[in-house]
Amino acid sequence: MRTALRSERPDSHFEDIRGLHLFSEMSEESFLTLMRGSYVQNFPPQVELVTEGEQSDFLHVLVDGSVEMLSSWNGRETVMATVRPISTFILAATIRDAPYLMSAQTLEKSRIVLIPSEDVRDVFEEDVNFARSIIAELAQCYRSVVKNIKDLKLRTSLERLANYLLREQHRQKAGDSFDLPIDKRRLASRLGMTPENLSRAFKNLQGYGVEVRGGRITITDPAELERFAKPDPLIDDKSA
Amino acid sequence: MRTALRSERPDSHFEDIRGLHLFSEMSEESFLTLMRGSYVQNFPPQVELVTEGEQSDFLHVLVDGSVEMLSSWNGRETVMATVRPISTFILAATIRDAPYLMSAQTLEKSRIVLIPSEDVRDVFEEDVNFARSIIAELAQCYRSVVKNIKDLKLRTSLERLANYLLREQHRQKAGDSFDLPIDKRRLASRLGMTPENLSRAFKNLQGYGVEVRGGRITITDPAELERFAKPDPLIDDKSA
DNA sequence: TCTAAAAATTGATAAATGTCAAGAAGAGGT
DNA sequence: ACCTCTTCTTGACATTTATCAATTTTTAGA
Repeated sequence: MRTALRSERPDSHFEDIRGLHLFSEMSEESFLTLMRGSYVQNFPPQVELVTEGEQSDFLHVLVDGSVEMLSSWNGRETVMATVRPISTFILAATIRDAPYLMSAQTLEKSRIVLIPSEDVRDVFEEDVNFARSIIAELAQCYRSVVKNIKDLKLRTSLERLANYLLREQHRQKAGDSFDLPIDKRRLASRLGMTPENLSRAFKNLQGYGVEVRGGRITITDPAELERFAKPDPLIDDKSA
Repeated sequence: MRTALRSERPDSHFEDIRGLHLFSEMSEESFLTLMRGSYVQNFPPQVELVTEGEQSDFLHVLVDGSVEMLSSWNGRETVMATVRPISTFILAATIRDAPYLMSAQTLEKSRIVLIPSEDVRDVFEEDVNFARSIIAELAQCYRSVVKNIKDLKLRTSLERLANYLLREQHRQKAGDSFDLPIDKRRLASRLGMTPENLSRAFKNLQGYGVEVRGGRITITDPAELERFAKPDPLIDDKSA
């Protein structure tokens, strides 16, 4: 059996990665230092890239595909986030040189750039602009998880779903209709509920102008849905 | 009526603040720049220091007293965290120059050092060591809220309370007995439950070796409590 | 010490959410 | 198209959590 993992020198992805906020402000020299030490791997779906509790050796950059972040405790498991290209994950563990708080698993065939954690730490000592970008990125990540907590603690599961749909519509720049980007089982876990309850929640949202047909969502009455969901930039704006 | 707020030049607190990880590694010059621009204020209890949604003008350092971080949505409110001396709060908003995601309110009479957000941003551009400390601090904060999410999503309220008690015992370096550091109403909100439920949860924990007498907790059977709570460093270790 | 206010507890009940089991719908492979 | 496997849905039921109202306890002033 041939190994499923193929390693190659990064090159064509340089520009994509350079385009990320995290890497766009640093000097060309620092960037090349990082890239020289890094390597690209292609992974099939359903591969565990990172295991909760293990030591952080690489900063991961998802160039193509999709990756799910999971956490578990006492036999229970929950979806913490879904990562889409192009973005990094497990930056905080890399920086603190601490164990991962989440596992990462490919959902689809994915291409990932691995940058040795030590290189990241070395480079930001040298390059103030990179340090500044890391600061901005971490502050953003922090704010994003705080919003997640507010979503969980202040809203019912039905309200979380309603707001998720509005966010997703906005993120996809969709009109009335769009497809759920992940299956409902994972979405349920992401939103902190069971698949059965998600099913029922979708049904309940029919009363607020939402139509569901498989993974296809149609928001027939946006005003009504917003009235119910009461989206709030301090919870739902993923940028600010 | 005399104003309740007294402003003064900071001095005696310099050393305390300098002792924080965030400020201990920077150059003396940078530190003095920050301190020169800052000022100290004393606040009575129950004062709102920071309002959710407003722009971030100052990095706050709590020198004495205690402060509660709150968030609200749609008429509901939840306790996000309690801040104790000596530590900073709202670092991420300061850095992103973004609106606060939480309000902050004094619980007791508190002494707080206010450092203009702009000074913080200016100084970390100049002082790599300070930038590095900010990175470490933000990464730590990020990991801490991720743990909070895991606690919320993976555990029942009874399990959250049990683990909270173990953490608190450890934090206070207490023996079998210790006092709850906040009242039960706030603790309930902090743990994502109602006061009524917290009351019942305490009762339930009697079955696992916990005795409650007012705000005084006695863990009569630590082994039994741990067996039930199943504390996990990836959720409960506030340092790693 | 007494009193008034706030906090905590309790019981009854309701609502939200989870579990289990069964069936329906959908996706992928041949 | 057919089969198989997985996901999704549905109903019945259990558990967890919240709400409401009443009472007790505690706290803080006067």
